[in-house]
Amino acid sequence: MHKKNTLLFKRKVSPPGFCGRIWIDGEKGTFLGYGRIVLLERIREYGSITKAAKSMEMSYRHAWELVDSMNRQAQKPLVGASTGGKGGGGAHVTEDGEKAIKLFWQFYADFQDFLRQEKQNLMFSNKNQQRRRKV
Amino acid sequence: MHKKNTLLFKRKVSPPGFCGRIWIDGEKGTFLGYGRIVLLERIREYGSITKAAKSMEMSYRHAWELVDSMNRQAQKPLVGASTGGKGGGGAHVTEDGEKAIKLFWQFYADFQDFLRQEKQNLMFSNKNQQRRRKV
DNA sequence: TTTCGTTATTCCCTGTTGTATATTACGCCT
DNA sequence: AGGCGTAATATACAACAGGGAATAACGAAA
Repeated sequence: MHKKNTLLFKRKVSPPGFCGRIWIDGEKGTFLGYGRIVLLERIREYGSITKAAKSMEMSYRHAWELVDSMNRQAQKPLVGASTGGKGGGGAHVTEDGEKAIKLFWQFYADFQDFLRQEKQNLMFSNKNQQRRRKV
Repeated sequence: MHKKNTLLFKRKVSPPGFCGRIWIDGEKGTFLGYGRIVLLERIREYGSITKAAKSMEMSYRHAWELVDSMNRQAQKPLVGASTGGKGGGGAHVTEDGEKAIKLFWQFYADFQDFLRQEKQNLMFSNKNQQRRRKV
């Protein structure tokens, strides 16, 4: 990676500890991830891929590739876009896009809970017997 | 990354689905991760960083850097090494190294369980109401 | 018709990461 | 003393992901 100052990495700030990343795979690699979901939310907010990308300090090229990747892997596009017209065009998040956002944030919240639990269970129990977490 | 055919990536083979990576951070970035732990186990198996690296199709340089990173971030080294002598030298996993291996695999197993649960709970529930997982 | 801002697409360049290679230090062994 | 296989270290090289800039297409509005 070239630039570590991207939004995706700014939130990992309190080592040491139990860390992780989650995503949802599609047929061709990553389908939904943290950055992609934030991008969807910014597109919803600004109605424009260009503005969404700028707000995340992300190149338009990269943002467009992410949107394209999501749209190609989803059954129905998560982002609709049009060129020309009033304001030059724009983009919006479809209903399926909104579902994707909800789904991922649920996954994400569950994962944060999981990390908290692991910290509780494992951080000070690496003596000899490791208490098994009840699942 | 240059070569995706490394051990670290060969295991992600069944999209689509809920995926993730976990690791344990230290003061200077990653402290324990999947590849590092497998490397520790290979060092224990072969008694040599060189042979361990070869067995993972990893360059010695990279393997050594991982070992160095772990040793510098741990309170006591996870790997002991010596040059010269019978067989030219060698490396071994210390007691703290063994603890690290156990700790990470526990974390890893818990994470696999978590992913299975999420798949159960979220994969077919993205209609409108998302059932909250009991934590 | 011209203007405008966006989507969509292409090309070049750079920083990063890891490989490959070479070299030195080391200490037990024959 | 010399050989051996390893750790440790430095240098050069290759691949690649992503940034930046440039360009064309587009369609409503002035």
